[in-house]
Amino acid sequence: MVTRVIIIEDDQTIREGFTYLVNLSDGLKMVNSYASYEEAEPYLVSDFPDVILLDIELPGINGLDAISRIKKKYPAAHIIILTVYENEQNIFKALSLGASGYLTKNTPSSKIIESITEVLQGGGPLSANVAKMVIQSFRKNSQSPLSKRETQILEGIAEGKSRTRIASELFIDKETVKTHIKNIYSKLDVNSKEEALRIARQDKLI
Amino acid sequence: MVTRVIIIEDDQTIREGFTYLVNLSDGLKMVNSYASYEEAEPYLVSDFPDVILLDIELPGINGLDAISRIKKKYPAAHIIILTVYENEQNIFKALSLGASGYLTKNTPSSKIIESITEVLQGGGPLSANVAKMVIQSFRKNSQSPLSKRETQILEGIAEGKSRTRIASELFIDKETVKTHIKNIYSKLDVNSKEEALRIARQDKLI
DNA sequence: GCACAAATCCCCCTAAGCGGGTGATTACTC
DNA sequence: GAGTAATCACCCGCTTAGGGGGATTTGTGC
Repeated sequence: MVTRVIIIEDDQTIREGFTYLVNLSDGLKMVNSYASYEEAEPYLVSDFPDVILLDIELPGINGLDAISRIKKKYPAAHIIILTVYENEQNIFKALSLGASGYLTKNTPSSKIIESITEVLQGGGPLSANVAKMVIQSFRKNSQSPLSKRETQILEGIAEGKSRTRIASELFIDKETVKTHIKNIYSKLDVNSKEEALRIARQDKLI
Repeated sequence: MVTRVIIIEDDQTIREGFTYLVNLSDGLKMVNSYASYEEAEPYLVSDFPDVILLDIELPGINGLDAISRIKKKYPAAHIIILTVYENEQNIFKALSLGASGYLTKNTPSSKIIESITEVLQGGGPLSANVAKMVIQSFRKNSQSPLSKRETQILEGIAEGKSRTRIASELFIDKETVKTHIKNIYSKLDVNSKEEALRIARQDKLI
């Protein structure tokens, strides 16, 4: 039996990337891909998908609304949310609307396939397990000693960006970035990028 | 049918890494692992391997000698060479002795599994195909405008090492490294690490 | 209102890394 | 003897990363 997957995602590169990945896996087949929910809706039934990869930030009908509509029109499909922003509200909403899981768009490829097969086997819609995992994975934001801005900057550092680059991407001055970094180092009691990243990863701050 | 794999490799980390990888794949099973050929020899027949992953730089009996012995004692096995140094002589010798393929130890994991299954299906010992691929992949060293030392240093840069680190690893002065880099840039007609790496990869110089 | 945290920015400094330039010596090959 | 490879020594400017010292604005809570 082949697991039929479709993707609804406006970014062509991400769409193609996921298609490539899914088709690489034995037992998984990307039967179709769409840039919007409107485009996908007429084919939902004929595509006969087991799993739908659904972008939350969609043009037109957004991902959250799309979940409700899919659940109504084609309740058999497991929905996995794709998102760039790890926004708690949206992900919890999505899960409560019937999504089975979520993936960040930069999730390592191995995890992506793993998640698809996991969703198929175990969890029905909004399994307690998934909800728990989500809470777990968001533990970081809750009890972190770092402020939002500081976390954001530390994530930039984790991606190997320079202070200058982080500054321009956040539309703030280099000096501000520097101050934040100094504060981060002070809070984590370290004095280098490497140590800060080590502690942050260990304590799941990022 | 399960493909039986064994590995002969003195580095424990690499051994465990490959074992993990191989066992992850459906249809592949790592039946045993050994730190030297001497250790492996008594079990060659009982292990009944389809594929042997063999380190070239082995303590005691080295990989090249091991190939001959394996071919004599247990000719059915396909031998895949593991090596850190992409040394033409050794790899050609290995292939002429009856190895079916080779892998660099930092080959991406997807390629490793791919190579094992490829070797099983297609090429007998020293297939013309493999030889051609090897020659292809070594095209770099032959018609490269860069000297050996320059290539070596460029590879260091490709691994993200600083000039100082490259210098200490090659037991030469930082200034020497700098001069080499300047010469590399001049030969490749570029003015930065990034450009140099781009050109070098494009022209398969590294 | 006052304290505090968060976020923004401004200086000072040192050290290291990178790139460009201009030399040099040794040694080996054609 | 010309050329190349490999080694090293200075000059310069620029960027990045830290450490240190300030400052302001905005909001939230007591």
